[in-house]
Amino acid sequence: MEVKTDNRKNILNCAIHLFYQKGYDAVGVQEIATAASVTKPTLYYYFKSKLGLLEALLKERCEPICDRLERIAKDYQGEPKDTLYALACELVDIAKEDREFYFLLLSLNYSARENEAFKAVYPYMKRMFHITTAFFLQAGDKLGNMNGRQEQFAIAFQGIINHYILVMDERDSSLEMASDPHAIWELVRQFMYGIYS
Amino acid sequence: MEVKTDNRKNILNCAIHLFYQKGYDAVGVQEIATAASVTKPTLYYYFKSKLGLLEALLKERCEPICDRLERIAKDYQGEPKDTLYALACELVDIAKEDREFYFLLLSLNYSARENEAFKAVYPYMKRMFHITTAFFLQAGDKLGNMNGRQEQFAIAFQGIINHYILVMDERDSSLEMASDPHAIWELVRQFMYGIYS
DNA sequence: GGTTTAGTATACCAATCGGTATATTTCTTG
DNA sequence: CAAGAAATATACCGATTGGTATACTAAACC
Repeated sequence: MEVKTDNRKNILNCAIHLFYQKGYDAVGVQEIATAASVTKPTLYYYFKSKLGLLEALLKERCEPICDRLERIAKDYQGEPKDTLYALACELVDIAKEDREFYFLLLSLNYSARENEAFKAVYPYMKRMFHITTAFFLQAGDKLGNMNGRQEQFAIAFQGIINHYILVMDERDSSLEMASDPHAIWELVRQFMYGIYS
Repeated sequence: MEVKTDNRKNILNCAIHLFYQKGYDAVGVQEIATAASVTKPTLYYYFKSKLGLLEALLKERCEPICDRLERIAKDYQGEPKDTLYALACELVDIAKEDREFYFLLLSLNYSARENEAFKAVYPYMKRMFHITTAFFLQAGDKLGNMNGRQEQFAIAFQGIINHYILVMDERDSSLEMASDPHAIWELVRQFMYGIYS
């Protein structure tokens, strides 16, 4: 019943919002603490550093995301295109449900290599990439000889989806438009059958 | 013959390197000045602020890039796939020639919306997007009825290429592998004809 | 009741942040 | 050579940076 109990969670939420809004490096620790109605030492009590805060954030939020994707990719049994479509939908759903965090992820993924923040996300992005690559590998029986193009497919697929989410968000930040099943299906269809399909 | 004469250029180069390496917000003005063997007021003499420095940087480097792409997109007359391939090659070439700047661009494009740095790149990224969209629009005669999917194509195409460059750079930062004509052609082929082609 | 432990706050640290007022040097031009 | 303009440096600004030493409070445990 004590409201104070969820200080930790509160700090994490405020951090996500601010990191999303202004970028990891542009946000001060004091700013996060103030937003969470907490003093700085309290923040440092839960997370031993600013980077530790980011790492905790990523750990708590990325793992469920990876798990969701992994489950879909591994449940694959029917047509590859169905799984691919399911994956695309799930990604858009994730972005929609947890919009600010998803965009934080995207921004960190493309941020400077030597930045500590990048190093913190890297393992998770690698895992997500691996899930997609593994799917293509596994779907080899249905897709025929891919001549080792599994990774190329994974790159293209993720590139399309992420860029799609980024661009759609510019037009409608609720991502309602982005989650239109038909639009997502068009992306998957093009991916699989090209633009003439 | 005075070496000091190109202080301005020197500052710009050092800024690109540092911004690429650590990210715009993570780099201090003093750091840039020191790297360029210059004092801070000198930097502020040429660029009236840190943001002004970034804007000058973008203006000088983005416009030639946009021009190169525009020329290719507008020279289109033969097969759309050839132009698309030429565009993809040009993008990879640009990334290869000016690697650090290109990655800076990518990172800024995906960075937080409310960050001043993002607002500075946005017009240029928009222009690049427009070039691609315009090409698909123009190629309508050869590609048939695209049902207003021009923008979807532009999104997918840019997403694929950018993600491709990002991932390939992880394996070989000279981008030698990335600029392999066959690999690029595979991307374009998949884009146009799907994965079964 | 007394003691520990988790959680929170006050007050502080040196270092750096972006930015500038002002003086000085260097170059160009009349 | 003198004068003005362009370029660079010294020295400083208040504010904020990430981080901490220390003390306090509240609840839990023996």
